[in-house]
Amino acid sequence: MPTHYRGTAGERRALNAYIALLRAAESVTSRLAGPLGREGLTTGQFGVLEALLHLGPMCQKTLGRKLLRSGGNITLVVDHLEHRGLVSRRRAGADRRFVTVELTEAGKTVIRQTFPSHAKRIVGEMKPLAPGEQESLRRLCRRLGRGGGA
Amino acid sequence: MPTHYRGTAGERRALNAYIALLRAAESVTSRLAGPLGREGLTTGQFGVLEALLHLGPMCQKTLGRKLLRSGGNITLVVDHLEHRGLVSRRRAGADRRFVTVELTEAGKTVIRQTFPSHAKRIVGEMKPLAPGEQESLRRLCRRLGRGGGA
DNA sequence: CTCAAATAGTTTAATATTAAACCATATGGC
DNA sequence: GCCATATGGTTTAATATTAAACTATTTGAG
Repeated sequence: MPTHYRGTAGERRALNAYIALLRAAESVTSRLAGPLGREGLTTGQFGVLEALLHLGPMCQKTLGRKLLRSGGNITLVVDHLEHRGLVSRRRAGADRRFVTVELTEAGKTVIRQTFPSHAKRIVGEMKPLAPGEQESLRRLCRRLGRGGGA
Repeated sequence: MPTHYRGTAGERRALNAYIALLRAAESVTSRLAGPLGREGLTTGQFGVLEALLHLGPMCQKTLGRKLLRSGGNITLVVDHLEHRGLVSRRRAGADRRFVTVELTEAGKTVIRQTFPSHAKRIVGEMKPLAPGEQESLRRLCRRLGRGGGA
């Protein structure tokens, strides 16, 4: 659904690129969320578990930064995961402000079971693009993610 | 934040492209949401108003399809907009199931005031990419948005 | 040493987001 | 004409998402 805005060519180009970016991200994520939900995880919960699996235990602040989520949201998502016994929290260092989050054994089991099939689905979602195109997409998106805003 | 998953090269490529896509979409949207919020609109509300401005009145089902949102969510967002007097709803056709949503005069005023500055911000966010690159991004994303899932 | 400023996390309030259940309306095979 | 099925919208329940306010802890200038 491209924009119907009648601005300059440059404006329309930027708007159309932005809209296409959003729609791609939203529709792919939406398609991936269904199977994930049937395994009992929301997209956000999966993101937390995956970060902890691959990057190791970390404080909530770091989690929020890596996942681009607010502090309040991390607290809530980690609350739920903790309730399910998938992660644990503790104030592990000398600085008592920091709460370190790490996977429990149950959490490791769940994410190790879930991740491979999720990865396969992502591969499938990227199939419309050839390898070089996937690379191009990645490079273009990384430049946007850094923050434009002239 | 690329994946630390040790799968095949193809898997890592797909995962990294997907992650970059998500991060770009989320970070740009997040940066745009701030100024929009200060004008009193959420991203979702803006989407509805903009669609109605450029595409004309339409039923909620159509709104949901164009904006990639669920029926329940459209009901809620439109509820709030209606409460603020920015849109109106009526069962306009012979089929009494359909609710047509359209901008009120107040709604037109708001979106006409808000849209140009928002468009400018989007242009700014796309600045890291040259015109041709914006085109490439749009083409790549459109192919993903259609639904892969091999 | 004191205390203003900074920082991590939590709470609060408002809105968003979905799937599923529910209700009203329309459709079309029998 | 009857009724099972389909469809648009609403409601329900659960979770997500944010900014701002709040609490506790840390830092570093004076």
